[in-house]
Amino acid sequence: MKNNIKNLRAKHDLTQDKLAELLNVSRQTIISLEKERYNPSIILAFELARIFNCRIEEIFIYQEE
Amino acid sequence: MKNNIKNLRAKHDLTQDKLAELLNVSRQTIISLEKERYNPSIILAFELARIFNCRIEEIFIYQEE
DNA sequence: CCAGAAAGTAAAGTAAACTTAACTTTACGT
DNA sequence: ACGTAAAGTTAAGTTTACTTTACTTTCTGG
Repeated sequence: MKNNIKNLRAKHDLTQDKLAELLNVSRQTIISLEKERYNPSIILAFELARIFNCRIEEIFIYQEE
Repeated sequence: MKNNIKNLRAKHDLTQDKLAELLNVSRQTIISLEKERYNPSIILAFELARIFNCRIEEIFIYQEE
């Protein structure tokens, strides 16, 4: 699962810290998501879509393996 | 998080067992999702959208609390 | 160059998603 | 009424998302 959180975050002029705060998650979570160390829960995905004002599919690129 | 997996599954004429098989998850997972006992991973959400041939937002209704 | 902010790493712990298994209940055709 | 398929329950175990803390590295402005 690829994502472009880092780009979107930059576009919205947010630090990892600020984004974490908006999402009510830890900064660690943002770092790990950006580094694609794990996949978000669907709730986090929805929240990200809300904050970035776009669709989940625009943030996360699902490639079936 | 609400979802209409049960309806969509019926529409596609699938048993819980068959859907579980298509998704490579256990039947328990389908039951629990339909009963909204927990939320799916984003991967499962994508897979469901693929199988039901619709958008994630058409399956899962996110209500921020 | 250096201070501070932002980004990253590592590790140990908690919470929630998902599995496995064994059993019960409901719906439905014969 | 009975058999069987589908749906549901419970519980214990594994995996993975997410937290917390403490520390290091990179980036940027003065």
